[in-house]
Amino acid sequence: MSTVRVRFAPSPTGYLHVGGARTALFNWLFARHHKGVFVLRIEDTDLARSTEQATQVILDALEYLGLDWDEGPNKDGDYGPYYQSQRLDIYKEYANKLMDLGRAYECYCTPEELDERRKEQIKAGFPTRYDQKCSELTDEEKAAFRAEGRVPTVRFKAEGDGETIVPDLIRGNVRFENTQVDDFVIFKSDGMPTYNFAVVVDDALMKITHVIRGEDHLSNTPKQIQIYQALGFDVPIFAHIPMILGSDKSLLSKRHGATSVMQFSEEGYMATAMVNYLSLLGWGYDDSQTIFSVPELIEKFSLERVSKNPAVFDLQKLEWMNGIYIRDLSLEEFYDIAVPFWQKAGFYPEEPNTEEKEYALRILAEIQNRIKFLVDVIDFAKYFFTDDYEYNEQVVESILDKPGIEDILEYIYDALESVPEFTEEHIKPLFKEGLEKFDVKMGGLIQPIRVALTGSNISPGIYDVLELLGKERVLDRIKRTLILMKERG
RNA sequence: GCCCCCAUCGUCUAGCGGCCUAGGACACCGCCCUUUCACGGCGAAGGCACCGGUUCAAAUCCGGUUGGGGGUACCA
Repeated sequence: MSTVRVRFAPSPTGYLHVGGARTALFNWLFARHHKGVFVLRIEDTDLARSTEQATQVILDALEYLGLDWDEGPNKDGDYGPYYQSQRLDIYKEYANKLMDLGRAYECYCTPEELDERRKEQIKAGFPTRYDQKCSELTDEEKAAFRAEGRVPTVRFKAEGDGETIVPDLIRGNVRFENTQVDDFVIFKSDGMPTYNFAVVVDDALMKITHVIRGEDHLSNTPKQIQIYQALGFDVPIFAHIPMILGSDKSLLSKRHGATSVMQFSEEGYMATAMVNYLSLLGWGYDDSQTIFSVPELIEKFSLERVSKNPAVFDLQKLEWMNGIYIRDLSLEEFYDIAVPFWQKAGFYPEEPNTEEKEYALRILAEIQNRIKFLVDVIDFAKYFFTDDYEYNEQVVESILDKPGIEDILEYIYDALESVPEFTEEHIKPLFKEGLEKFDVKMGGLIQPIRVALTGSNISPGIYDVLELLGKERVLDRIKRTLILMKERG
């Protein structure tokens, strides 16, 4: 069998959203699994909405996910160019060919006229289709329309009767009555081809063997198949993958919160988690496995196991998975990820020395299974690096603003000041004494210290915090907290 | 309006006629661990949309109903 060639063909009208990313992923996995070729093609024929900037954003997102393409932007291949806007001559050539074959004709109807006739069809209960008003125009009639200032579109002359069958790897043979397929526009009056035409010419010329795309394209596929056939192209194998929905089961959109892949990146999701989660949206391997490495996905992915029904995007599961991947990081890997966040936040040196790195690694070991998102490395580590951290007001109120807390802190201060070695081994006995002295439970003693040292009621184990911070900073912070409490009254 | 697709716990899914008193994961609830927050461990609850067929036997096959999604553009 010949080499598998698949493509991802986004239109650069915004960011790369979750649905597009999943489509790209499935194509990429399929290509890598079959040692085939993954083509990236930019469908920028919508002049009004496409931007160069959006193209770059999409490339960035694919890069973040690790989905590299073999042919496409910045990666020349034998079937370029890979921007549709640079392939106009090609589309014109094939449109002309269709006209020569009698399978396409100029249409001078205006959008307004078409709209009106369409409404009448709906009212009468007929399928909405072009009435072929312009299909037999004489040269004189065309000239007359042009004299009126009308600019024609080009329409494909669709099959009159019979049916068109879409062979789909996921859904089987899907049949469409040809009466449902009308003479649709293949060239707009602005000189650009329409999607349904350009996609066929490109997929055919780029020798795409498998078209893997969202189910929203299924209904348009008979149109495309008719063009393949009219032009004598081989029809590729189709695989329409299920849609991704929001929690209310409507199509996933901005209404449902973050849907941009890069936004997830900024919020601290790991690309590996993202890829793993996305792979499970409409695909599953067996009844027990949910965590897959990328090589594993490549090995195990198959279109046969893609499900037919739409999948709801479950943020909670993604979050859980992100945690799995964060905890799976080696300390060195975790360090490499955390440092840029810390540097950006301004409390970690640009060129840390060995000692500083050792210290950082100890902190990371403590926070690794506590954070949910990568950005959390900032808040969870900040007080280990700087005295300039916030006291959480609510926490201060509920823990420090209570009678007797000052006495406890003063006792702890004295106790810690006298401790010979600042380690859990030596500190613990002193705390035990405090328990009896103040008749409190461990929490009653430790929580006030925690707040004094971190500004928060959430932190690693208190002995770890004490050892990490060291005697001097611990005493300073307790003293500082006592002053703060006096000010508050 | 017309056409197409889909239908197993709240969510993602396993199941491709008997192994199913339907399995796993997330979420939820309870318990354990515990100085907080997490991590971790254990356990509970929760589903084959409905109605007809076919069959000795149906979550699995067929038809219908209902529900959801998509398409129907000079968007892609």
